[in-house]
Amino acid sequence: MNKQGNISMPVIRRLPKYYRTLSELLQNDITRISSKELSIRLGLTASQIRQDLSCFGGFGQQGYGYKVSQLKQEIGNILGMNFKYKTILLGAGNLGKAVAMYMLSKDRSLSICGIFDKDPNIIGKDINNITVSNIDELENFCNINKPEVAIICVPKSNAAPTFDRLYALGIKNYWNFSNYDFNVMHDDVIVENTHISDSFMTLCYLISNQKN
Amino acid sequence: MNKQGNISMPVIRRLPKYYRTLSELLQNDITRISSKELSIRLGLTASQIRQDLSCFGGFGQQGYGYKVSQLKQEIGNILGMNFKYKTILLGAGNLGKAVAMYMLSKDRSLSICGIFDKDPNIIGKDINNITVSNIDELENFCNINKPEVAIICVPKSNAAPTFDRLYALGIKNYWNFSNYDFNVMHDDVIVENTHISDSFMTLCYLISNQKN
DNA sequence: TAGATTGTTAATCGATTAACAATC
DNA sequence: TAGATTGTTAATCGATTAACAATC
Repeated sequence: MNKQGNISMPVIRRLPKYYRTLSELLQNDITRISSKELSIRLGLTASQIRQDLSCFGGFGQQGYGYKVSQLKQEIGNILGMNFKYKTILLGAGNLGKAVAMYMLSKDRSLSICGIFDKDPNIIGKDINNITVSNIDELENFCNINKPEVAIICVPKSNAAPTFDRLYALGIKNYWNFSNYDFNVMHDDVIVENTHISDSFMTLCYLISNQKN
Repeated sequence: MNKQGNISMPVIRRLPKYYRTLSELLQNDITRISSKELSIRLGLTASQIRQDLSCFGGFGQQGYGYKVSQLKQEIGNILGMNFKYKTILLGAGNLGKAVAMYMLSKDRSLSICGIFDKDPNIIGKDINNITVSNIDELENFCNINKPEVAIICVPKSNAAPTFDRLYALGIKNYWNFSNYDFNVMHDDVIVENTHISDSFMTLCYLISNQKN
């Protein structure tokens, strides 16, 4: 049972933290938790947690709280962690390798079927049993394998043409690490930006403006 | 002239994107921009942009717009991009290397003075002229060099003890890539979290819940 | 039953949008 | 001067918090 549809962006952005926290609780064999206890671990208010959880249909029990494993599974379902999406990765530098290792390390929803780079020193190398292909083979590969998601780890200077090629190939879902903003120009596209430089600037702000 | 103080978190989170966009405009020799034009590039409303910019004192000119270079510089100042903070990096795997290369590639506010790892295969290697030290030397190094910021690129399993050591050494500013939540337990600390797994989960949500 | 804690409704708070006088 | 565009105030919208009846 899922009310959905009315899930707001702030709630969505909190879901991963719920999921991570519930996983940790489970690892510590905590089977039951109240909104009050969860609020302490998440740094939110108990009220907000009940509000959040109720928007996809309330799996708590009055006087008892929430079953950790059930809640984790429900949130996992909502997040779509159980689907499998064929994914390619562009740019196999340090960041690309880090992301590839992360995605390949467990049974993730984005399963990487191809890795591409243009650097001859990197092409042909193996990353967790996947051989890095020449970017020239991108069109051919995509026409055959029809990937649904692309992870962009190329340098910013190379991001725009990379996006354009992928978009022309019909790919509409992107995880973008390149510090280049693609989503502004297309509204039929899903782009999750992980702009490391934005985090960096925010940190600078927080440090230099802290009240001390 | 700076009103400051009344800058809300949503505004702060938007500042890096302003900064990036203004940099790009400058590179394209665009010297002048109106809130209307900026709004298109940023995916915000013109009204919001004027509202945002006015909260640190309005550097626009009626009938003209904003001077790109001036605005960029002002936002850079607000972000604290001109300070220099002594920084150490913990964990020199792929992600750590990527972050180190990023920080060392230009003249950034976080200047890395030490990199630490516990893997004997990594210790002693050079990353952009900085030799990776044994994590055992952390206490000694910090007592001498007094770094102000730590970047956490260790695996999640090792994050908690790493944070504890750094906190004991008096470090209060963190850039955390480890998927472990540290800030919940201390309120005298600044932690900017870049949880790659959270981005990943959000992307999964967006893909599996898109209306198509 | 009594105590605890949910789900939900109402109240508050804050952020975004709209509108417009000021002015370059 | 006329046109453009700001900075700011007021109106709207949405998100968070508080409160409490329902109920396990």
